[in-house]
Amino acid sequence: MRIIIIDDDPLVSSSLQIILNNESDMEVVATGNSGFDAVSLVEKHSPDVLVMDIRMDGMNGLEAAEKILASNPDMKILFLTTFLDDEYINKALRLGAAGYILKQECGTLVASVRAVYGGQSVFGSKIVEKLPDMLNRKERFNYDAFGITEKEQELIKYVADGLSNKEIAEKMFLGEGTIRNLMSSVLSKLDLRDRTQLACFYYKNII
Amino acid sequence: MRIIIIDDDPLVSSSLQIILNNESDMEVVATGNSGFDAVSLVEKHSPDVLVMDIRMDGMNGLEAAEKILASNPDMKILFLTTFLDDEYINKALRLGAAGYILKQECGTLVASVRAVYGGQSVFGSKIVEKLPDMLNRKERFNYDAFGITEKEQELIKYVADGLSNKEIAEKMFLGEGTIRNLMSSVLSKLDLRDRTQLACFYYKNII
DNA sequence: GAGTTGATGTGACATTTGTCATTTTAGATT
DNA sequence: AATCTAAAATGACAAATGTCACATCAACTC
Repeated sequence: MRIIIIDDDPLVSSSLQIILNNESDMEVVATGNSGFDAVSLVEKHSPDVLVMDIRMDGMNGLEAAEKILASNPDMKILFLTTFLDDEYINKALRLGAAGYILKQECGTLVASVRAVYGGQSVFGSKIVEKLPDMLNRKERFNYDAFGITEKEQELIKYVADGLSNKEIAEKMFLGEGTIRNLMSSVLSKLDLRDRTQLACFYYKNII
Repeated sequence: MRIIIIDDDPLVSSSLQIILNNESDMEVVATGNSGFDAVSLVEKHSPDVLVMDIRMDGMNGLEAAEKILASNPDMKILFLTTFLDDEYINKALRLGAAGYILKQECGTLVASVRAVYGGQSVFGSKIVEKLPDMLNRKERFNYDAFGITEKEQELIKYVADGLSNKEIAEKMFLGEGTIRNLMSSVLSKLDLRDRTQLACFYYKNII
């Protein structure tokens, strides 16, 4: 697999080069130290994977990635960065980056490059931890606070799947009447009126 | 590195076992075929990485993961799934899964497991493509593709707010019977059975 | 004007739904 | 064994729901 490395610190790029060249199936075909380098070197070499720093003078990694992906939408770009920055992460995701890992935890660089080459996307765990916050963040719903039993939780999930009482009864190995009673109990605990409101509640507050 | 594999299809779990055991630094210490297995086997073996299917009868992968992470928050769990489902991805991210990759593109399983073991998170590229949409929450549902009229859109929204037909009728200045007919029309266009399924559909596919 | 169309409404109907009082069942406790 | 208790089930009931055939009406076309 043919790789290009871009980092404005020559020390970093040469270290990475050594690490990756040490793998029998990897070959670093070029290194550069700016976004401009990235664009031209990719055009020249058509590598399989581009490992690139984000913060660089002149054209930064994200800008370079945008240019490269415009003409080469399948390029695998693995960002290697020192910083955890929501905006960068968000932008990188939007661009279609293949990965975003922190230099501090790049012990798995080789495995990451290989996974990226295979079409997966790799993100540092610290980065992934931020994703839920960036998505619609909801506290884990506290069933106990409402006195909702386990069976009732199960029922709620089935309702939110659109099942009828009869179907739920089959799934839970209970009588249909029992399900009705359970439903009644859940609705009154959550102060809702009917199953549709329960489904809405589920999507708004639980998932 | 010690690995446990959970998949309800024995064929899959044994294939994966062979693939991973073939690596000198990996050892599959156990396999199972349910969420229950996952919980007990993890407790018994304390593996480094848990590779697990999501959809399983009884306790599914996400439920099992929740249980496992509760007592073992640093466990690396790599979900291997056949499906792309926003709800699953969202939940998996929130749980703190180490990865979520599609079975179809598991050629990089070995590299992925290794990256996960090293603390990175791995996601199938298809999955990552969905993230920006999930971040933006901007994904506009194409009502026209289903021939849904404006009035019907309005109705859908009210249903997803948990309103009854009578209430919707008042809001829309129409008769209750008309609302019923509208509802009937919407349901058949979307191939759904009742208002609760419509509400679920709304939260899954529209918002 | 006659006819067509689409939105709106009505009435009848079978089902499903949620509530409630009551009973049955199964498991523990004594 | 007798008792207690929570879970599960039953039966009756009113209300809401979804389907369907059909009626009304306004707007537009010919």
